[in-house]
Amino acid sequence: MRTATTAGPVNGGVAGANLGALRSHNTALVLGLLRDAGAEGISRLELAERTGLTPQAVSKITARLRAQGLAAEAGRRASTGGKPRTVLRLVPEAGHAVGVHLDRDELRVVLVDLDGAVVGERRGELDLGAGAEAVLGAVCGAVRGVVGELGADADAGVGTGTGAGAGAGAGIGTGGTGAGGGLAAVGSLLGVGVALPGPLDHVRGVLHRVTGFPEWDGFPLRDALAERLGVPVVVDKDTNAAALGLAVGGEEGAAGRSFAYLHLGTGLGAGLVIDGSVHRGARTGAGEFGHQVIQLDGPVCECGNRGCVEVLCLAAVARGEVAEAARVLGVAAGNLVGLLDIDVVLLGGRTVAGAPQTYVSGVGEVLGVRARREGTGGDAVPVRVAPRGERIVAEGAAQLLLAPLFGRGED
Amino acid sequence: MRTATTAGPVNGGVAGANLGALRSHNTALVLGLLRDAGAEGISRLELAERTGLTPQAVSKITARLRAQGLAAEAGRRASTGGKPRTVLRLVPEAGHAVGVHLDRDELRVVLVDLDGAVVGERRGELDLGAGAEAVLGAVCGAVRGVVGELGADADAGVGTGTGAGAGAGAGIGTGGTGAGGGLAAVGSLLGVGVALPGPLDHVRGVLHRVTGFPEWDGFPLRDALAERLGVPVVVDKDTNAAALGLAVGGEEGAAGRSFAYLHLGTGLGAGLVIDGSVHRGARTGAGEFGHQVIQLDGPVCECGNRGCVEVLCLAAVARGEVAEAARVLGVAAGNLVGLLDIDVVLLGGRTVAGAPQTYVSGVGEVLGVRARREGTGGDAVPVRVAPRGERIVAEGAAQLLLAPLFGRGED
DNA sequence: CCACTTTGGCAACAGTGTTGCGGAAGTGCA
DNA sequence: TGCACTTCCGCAACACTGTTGCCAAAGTGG
Repeated sequence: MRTATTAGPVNGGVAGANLGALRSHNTALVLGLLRDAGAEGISRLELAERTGLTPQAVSKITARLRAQGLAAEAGRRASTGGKPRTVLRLVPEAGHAVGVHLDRDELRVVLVDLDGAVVGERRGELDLGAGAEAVLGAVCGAVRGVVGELGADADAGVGTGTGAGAGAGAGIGTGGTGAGGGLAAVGSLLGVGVALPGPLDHVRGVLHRVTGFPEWDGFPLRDALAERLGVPVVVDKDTNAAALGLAVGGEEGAAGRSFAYLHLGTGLGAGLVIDGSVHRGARTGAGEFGHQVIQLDGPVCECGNRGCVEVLCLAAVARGEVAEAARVLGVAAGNLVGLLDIDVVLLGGRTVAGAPQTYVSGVGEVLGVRARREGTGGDAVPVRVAPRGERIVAEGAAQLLLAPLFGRGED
Repeated sequence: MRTATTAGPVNGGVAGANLGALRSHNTALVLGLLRDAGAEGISRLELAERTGLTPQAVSKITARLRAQGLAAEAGRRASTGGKPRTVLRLVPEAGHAVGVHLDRDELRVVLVDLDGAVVGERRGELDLGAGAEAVLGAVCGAVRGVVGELGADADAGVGTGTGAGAGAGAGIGTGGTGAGGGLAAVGSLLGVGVALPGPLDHVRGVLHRVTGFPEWDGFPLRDALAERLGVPVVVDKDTNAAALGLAVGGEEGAAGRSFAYLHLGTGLGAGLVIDGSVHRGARTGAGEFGHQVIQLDGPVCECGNRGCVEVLCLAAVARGEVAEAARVLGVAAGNLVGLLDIDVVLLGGRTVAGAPQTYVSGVGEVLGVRARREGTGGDAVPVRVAPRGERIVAEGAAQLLLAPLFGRGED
């Protein structure tokens, strides 16, 4: 929960909650349920049941949301013997966010609405080693491109007031440098989320290292982009962004409150969602799954250790032994499942995409053996291929801006 | 955050917050800071700074706490040029909880006050295989023993009102069975926490298995004890209880918001504290650290897998190779640290107690190598011996009842 | 057409944290 | 000794939350 009007606590302790925080919390909760309901919509009374709030409180909150243009009435349900329930739904066009997936050799930029639906996209090749100026230029260009598609149509965005407690910081650096000026003029644009590989500081938005590209060490990516674009920017690891995207858009939704997203591509990493929130750790270092040691004194990994999953798994892939790669991945996934008692394992990445069924059944087999030995009550943890394929990272990056509005995915 | 007056949400979703929940939250927060301040105390203004609440709000909250007998004024600070700050402190005698550590061959029962200080203790040998009746009888006898020491002195306990929102459920089954009747008459007794090894359901208080004692499968321990004793009972795994106890009483305190407690005794398990709360997972299965596989196709473990840390580590101990055991433990700890990005690793258990320095340096060495390869900003995760030795599990069990009052350690 | 059920808004209410202000209790200086 | 100043902290009025009691609206079913 966030304090709205008052400054937060000094010492990183748990924050006290005032009335502003209370409203923010409940508003975000309702907004989240509206989003989860999708086009089908949800009635006020159902919102009351789900939140535990009284129907009257929900009425007040939704009235505020309708006045702000974030929600609208959308038909009514069948009657059950009395006045039929009025269905409410989110107004997707009331807000937008940009998601940027910055990969080693590729750039993908998506524009999503409040619903999380992709309404614009740009793709292109990119050389992360071409220098900061070139990369930033390419990113800014692509972002301006997708946002431009919104056009004057977007000015019907979020109405008066300060949105739903997310802090109205859209005016940052309107007089920024670079060609094209700020994007703050587009009222419904909440900001830009950037996802990229390698360790970084999510809170400060500073890169630590990008494996293979030492020139990025310590680069303050968030501030650099925020200044050029004139809108808020959030930076995160690609696996965390993907996990966030899956946590939000999940058909798993209510079922899988805790899951791990395992990404097997040129490397092996994980994004963890625990109790509905992305777990990053104090230094944004969580999810280092690939360098988990599962073979003492095994083959040397580039990280310096021996017997990391990544080196074992990728070596098996290189030898063409996909089933063995899946088994190795399954053992590491089993360790993770046992440690955290998560609900679902989702697999993604280019390598998995090459033989999805093999990986799903291979990992599932290992987890199944694990569950059987636990005995009563221990159904096997399900393994699935992560939906929405390659675009999930960019979509999740956009959710870095949207999630705070809906009260999930972030603390 | 808990809803106080209203019933919670239906579908296990995130709860909406009403004014009662707001008060509960802030009261618990203040109470927690009072406890952390200990005998030294803390002033109202400092409470305001730490919580982010206004001084006036803190005044109101502390006035309520003083009226309830939970807090009291305790001298004043040195002046800094004006009226000196009045120091407040917790009144430890206002509440008590019992912690029970039920081990395979031993029983330990402690009585602690609100401060967490042990004010009474019973120890004795116990055979977990002697049957439910005998074990429950021994536990109830020991609990009545330590609580009896409180005597009539305890009736000065929590004043009027319903405490701090923890739900006044102390009246359960006052007309219970068994000799001695209920303990509900002792006003300041919040309940009994029980910690024991083996998988169990923390929410329902039902045991799954206790390795080596199949007769306990599916036993509803919480309800059985609650009926006999007439006070609320909470059940948890021993490692989780220990972790909770360390999270609460920690000199680490503010520093270590996330840590792992690794327990090496007759088995190997872990308790995880993430962002200040014990992580149990949906099925109370989290922390299965011992059966993490770190050697593919290694020696067979009793769990059915091959190459579990537990079997490797304990085999090394049996061979007398303590340094090797520590290295193996360190590798597994490194996997954990990398996955969760935790702040501290604490070691405990009888085996560790036999050669603490060897384990601390052995595990620390592995983690140090890990940190060095991460490069900039990556100080090694510190490794320490868990303080308070063998009694930490029983103390932590008592904290299962106290923690909800203070707004930490539980969700 | 009427009785009944169900929804959902209006008004009054209880209780939160917040703001404005003033008394209390010290220090520091003339 | 007296006075100005600083700081702490509580009282009273306030703004805002969610809650309760009540009633109009909008359906169904006889």
